[in-house]
Amino acid sequence: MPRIRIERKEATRLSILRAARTVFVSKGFHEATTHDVAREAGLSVGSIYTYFRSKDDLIRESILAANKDETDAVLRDVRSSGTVREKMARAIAGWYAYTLEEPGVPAFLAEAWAVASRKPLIRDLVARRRERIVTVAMVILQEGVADGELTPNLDVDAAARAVAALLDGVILESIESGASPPQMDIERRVLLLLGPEIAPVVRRGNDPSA
Amino acid sequence: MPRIRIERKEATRLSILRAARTVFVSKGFHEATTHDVAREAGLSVGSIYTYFRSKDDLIRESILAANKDETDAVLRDVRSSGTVREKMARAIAGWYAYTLEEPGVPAFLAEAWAVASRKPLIRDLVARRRERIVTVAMVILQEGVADGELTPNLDVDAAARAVAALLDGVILESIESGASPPQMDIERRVLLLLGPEIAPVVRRGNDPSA
DNA sequence: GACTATAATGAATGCTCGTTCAGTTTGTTG
DNA sequence: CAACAAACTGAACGAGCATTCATTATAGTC
Repeated sequence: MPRIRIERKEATRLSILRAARTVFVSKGFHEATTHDVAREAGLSVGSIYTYFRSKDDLIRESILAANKDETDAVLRDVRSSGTVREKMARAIAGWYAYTLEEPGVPAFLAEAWAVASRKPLIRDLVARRRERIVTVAMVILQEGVADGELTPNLDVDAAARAVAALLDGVILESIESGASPPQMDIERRVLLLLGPEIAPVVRRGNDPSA
Repeated sequence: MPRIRIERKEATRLSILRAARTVFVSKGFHEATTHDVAREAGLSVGSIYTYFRSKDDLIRESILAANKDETDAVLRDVRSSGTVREKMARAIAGWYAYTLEEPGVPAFLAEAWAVASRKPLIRDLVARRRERIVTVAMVILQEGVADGELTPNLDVDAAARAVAALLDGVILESIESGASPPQMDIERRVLLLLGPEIAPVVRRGNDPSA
């Protein structure tokens, strides 16, 4: 049981995963071939099957790895003090750095969502990803309520889910525009949810039929 | 130039598009075969090619048709009076009925987004879809500002894009959870953007390092 | 009721791709 | 260094697929 062997094996496995991600991003899961992945990794096709049971397995593991990277990025700087806005801005900064500045991540996520709608196994993976993001948002908002910064009757769950949905929507927007919106814009939009950028609705004279 | 021929041809074309949508939803663009579409439409494979140049062409046309359906649904009840909240609620109702109550629409959109990240032609289609939704939101918000219902220094563009992103995020959420969130929940979240559900941030004693 | 343009057919074609496995190379150990 | 196992190789296989096209069926016209 040589230790070096094990480390080597793990390294090769990671290099295949890295290669897979590159190829999946540029071609999509389906048009990317196992031969493509092997070439990108500097290996032969056969080797892939030493490390992964099948192409589907490779796809699943590659999504799993991406989720881990994103979660790490989001959580990096959250546990710290400050106002709700400051904490939220920091969380968004970490998320932004991984998701929108790292090239190819939006395309990769879009692929994952497409597959998720048909394959329960993949669906579970991306659902867990969302839950993690929602949890981060909930913690921040909950603290805001506890500190009296936010109104006590805030529906924390709804607000946290709104933040997560908004962020995912921004990912789609970046795909469509071909470029990431500036980080500031995203912060501003999320903060719309948290503050009086939009004034309270004031009923005026017009209360018509409907 | 027999008139009947033309009508018949159009009808067949539409039935192929309908069949394509059904198959694309259940299998995804790639795993769906032209034979599948033909069988679903009650035709032979060859016939598909009387109406569409290629499978890619069929995919493109099918996305185009779906976009039209969605836009029609969103615009149906918007042009009417009431408060900003009422108008927004009506627009969301139309959007919800088409997007989340119609089975398969989220899956179809997810497929489109995945392809959009790699194919400029498809990207243009889905980008136009977003622009239409943003425009509807902007019109509603703009009217709110003009009526004095919303604060004059509201960044209408940012807010409208936030609404659109939020809605798209909800589509992804519905894919992941395997069920649509209730329409009320979505309204509540969008309205978070429009009102004081969350109280203004109040600076309290703690103003630390940062 | 024949005639003709149009539409529909589906077997055949050529290609791509996931997966396998018999054989080769590489690295470790005694 | 010899012996062995782990890791790697890539040609070959077989299944599946988009697309074509020679042929057949059909609907509209005179």
